[in-house]
Amino acid sequence: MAEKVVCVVGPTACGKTKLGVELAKALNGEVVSVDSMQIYRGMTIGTAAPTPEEMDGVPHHMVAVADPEEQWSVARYTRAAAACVEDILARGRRVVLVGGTGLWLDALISGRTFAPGQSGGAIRRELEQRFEREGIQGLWAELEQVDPESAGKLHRADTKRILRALEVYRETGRTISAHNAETAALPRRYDPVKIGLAFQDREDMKALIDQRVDKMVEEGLLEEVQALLRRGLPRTATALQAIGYKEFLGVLDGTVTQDQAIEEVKLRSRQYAKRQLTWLRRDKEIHWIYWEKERDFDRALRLSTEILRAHGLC
RNA sequence: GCCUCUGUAGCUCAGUUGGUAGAGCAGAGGACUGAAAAUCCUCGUGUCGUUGGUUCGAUUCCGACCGGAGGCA
Repeated sequence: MAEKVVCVVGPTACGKTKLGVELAKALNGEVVSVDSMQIYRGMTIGTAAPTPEEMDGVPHHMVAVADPEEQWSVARYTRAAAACVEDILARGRRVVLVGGTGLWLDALISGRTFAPGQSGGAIRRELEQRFEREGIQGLWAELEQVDPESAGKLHRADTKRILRALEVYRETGRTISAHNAETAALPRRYDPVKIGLAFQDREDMKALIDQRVDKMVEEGLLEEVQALLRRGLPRTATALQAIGYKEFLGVLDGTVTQDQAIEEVKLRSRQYAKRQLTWLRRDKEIHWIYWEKERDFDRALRLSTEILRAHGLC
């Protein structure tokens, strides 16, 4: 029987961190972060990673556990995070999964495996080089030959996934679609109770995102980016794909003004939140709590407690 | 005051040799299985500034008026 875990999901700036901490306290649990950028050290401000005050005594895992030079992926995260979850459960405490990276959360809960290969790997690099030389035509044709199922699902412009599908075939001799079908059929690793936070009105979410970006700048986002570069972090690092960081690189280069960068960060954050919502909306297991205008955490905690009680927790 | 340019989608602009219009960005929706804060797909009716005139028909031509920019006094 899979163990129950609590999940707090939602788009950026919707209060996941705070509700997560409160639920962990109520359940005598610990938080495991599910965030693809908060795993890197030295990126607290721009990723809005929980501060010690925000953690409020609740142990947090998978936050600031990697050097920004490292390149993490779902597979790597899942392995490390599952170990944390197992450890917490073994100690008889509850697990609260908190975060906005949908794929990572799903992978962790389901326990699915990933076919070998990775970005930056030899085969992938070779495929990338071929793509740059010849374009997608030949690669697409090859995929259609080798894995018609994947080819049928992918759009020709989605080069990233086309290359990955080919990579898996070369690496393993099996198709990625076969691998995925197989791993998707596996029983789930955990039994999740999912709570989603979102704003009733998109405009309110936008306002809060804007406000939060301004606050990040006040708290020293620019200095944080500067510090990452000073330690010699290459600009191609995965960590620098984070919203806020990649835009502020331009400020340091002098190609954009700080005000322009700030507007860009707000825009990208909004678009990111929208993508998160798209991912989450198809998940019918989520119990949504909608903010009316302000974020009323007392009410959210009350509603969450009811949900957890209905599922036999607390 | 006079002259020139300009006023088209939320924004920046194309365009129609007269038959009521289209791109980029924004926005909305969707996908997503080892870069996921990434990557990719789909969606464009708007008094064509206002008002007269010419015309079968005007956003397109002509006039006036109202905004905006520049020039001359």
